[in-house]
Amino acid sequence: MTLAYSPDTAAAPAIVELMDRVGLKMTFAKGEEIFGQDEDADMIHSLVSGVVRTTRLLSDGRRQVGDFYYPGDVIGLEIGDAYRFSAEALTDCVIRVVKRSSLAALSGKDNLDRALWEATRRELERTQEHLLMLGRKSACEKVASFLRDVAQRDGSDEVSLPMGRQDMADYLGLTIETVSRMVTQLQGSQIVEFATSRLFRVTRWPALERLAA
Amino acid sequence: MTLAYSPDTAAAPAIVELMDRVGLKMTFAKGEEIFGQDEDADMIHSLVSGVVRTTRLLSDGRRQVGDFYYPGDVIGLEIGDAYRFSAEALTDCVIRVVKRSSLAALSGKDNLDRALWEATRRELERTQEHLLMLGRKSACEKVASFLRDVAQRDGSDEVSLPMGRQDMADYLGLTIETVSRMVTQLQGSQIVEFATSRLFRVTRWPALERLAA
DNA sequence: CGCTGGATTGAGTCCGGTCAAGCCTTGTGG
DNA sequence: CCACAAGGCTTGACCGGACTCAATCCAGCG
Repeated sequence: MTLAYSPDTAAAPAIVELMDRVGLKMTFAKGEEIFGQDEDADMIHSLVSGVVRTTRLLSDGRRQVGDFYYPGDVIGLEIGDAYRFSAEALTDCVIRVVKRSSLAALSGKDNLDRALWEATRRELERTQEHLLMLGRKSACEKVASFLRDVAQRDGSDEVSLPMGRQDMADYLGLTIETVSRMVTQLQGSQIVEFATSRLFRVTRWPALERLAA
Repeated sequence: MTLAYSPDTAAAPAIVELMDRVGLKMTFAKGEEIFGQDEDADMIHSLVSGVVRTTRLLSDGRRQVGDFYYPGDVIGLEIGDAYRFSAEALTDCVIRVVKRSSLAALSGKDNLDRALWEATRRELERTQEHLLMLGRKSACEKVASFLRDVAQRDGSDEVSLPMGRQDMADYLGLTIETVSRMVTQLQGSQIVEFATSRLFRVTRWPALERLAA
């Protein structure tokens, strides 16, 4: 899969650049775990290619998807001593990894500290947007916003959904059945058109924007 | 109102200390707006005393409360060019304020950059916790978690709720009526006991913890 | 081909929202 | 000190949107 570089969601270039230079290159196969919830958090990851999902589990099995990450995004900023989410590769991925301690050693250079702050701030903004959606939007609005966001990130005309319905549901705080029904409904209203369950195009942008509220 | 200092939620001391030194001291009366949504964001605020609420409005009037801030917390870190939330004083407040540009001038000194990063990271963690709750918890679990969190922050035996039911509802993604019903229900189960609608004590901590999940 | 796992669809239920009274606290003015 | 008004909170009856459970469909793949 080839994705457009998305400047408004990507982390500050300084970090990505640095990690390209000093980071260890790693690859993960589709479905593989990149790090696990509650593991010691000593790495920061920069996504070169592929799509990654972060998830958090409650004790009784309920699951919340934190976010989906695309090439250019930095993963692992939100972390204290232990990872609070686990991260899995939704597709085959290439990732640059550096130790936190190595970053600390570079502190002060290249405005790195400021860049890390900026990137974390942006992550925070994304999370706040997510929060607003979970708290105050209807099922239909949630699915509409989601499809809009994915379509915007993808950039291409034929938008591919790297995640399944269960992942969408756990991201939106819905069940898989409700997501499916809303998708069907949006298709019925001629707003989107699904070629397969993982591939669609937006047929009426203004209507989609309006529904996303 | 006197509140215990809460070290696990307070921002890195370095910032608070700095702001005590160079920040302009301001006071706000109960109900006053500290800054407004979409205003230019050029200030960072450190809360000395009182309680502050941040809110975000959707176009159709739906409201989401971002968070409640207590003494020792730093407000305004999440911000890009414009404030994405508005902040209001829930009680009379004393706040230290510094310009972002002044902070920038001090960049590099006192590990300030690192401290700002740390504080933002902590804010992100709080937001992620909030997210998990909105997405995957039932009304009863939401109210239970909320009362637990407030009680923990307050520290005292007689816990005071500086916010009204509407604020709780908008924080939890519920209606005022549902919040009220859940409170009544928790009281009926002998888990909490309300002296007035704004003052309660926890009678059975383990049960409250269990419900908060 | 048939198997397998994800996605869709349908029927029925329930949790939380809506609408509408009523209650209690607080504050104000006679 | 009481009467009254006003706003916030609670309670009740009802409704509807999202969940649950279950059947079916469909695409990918051996």
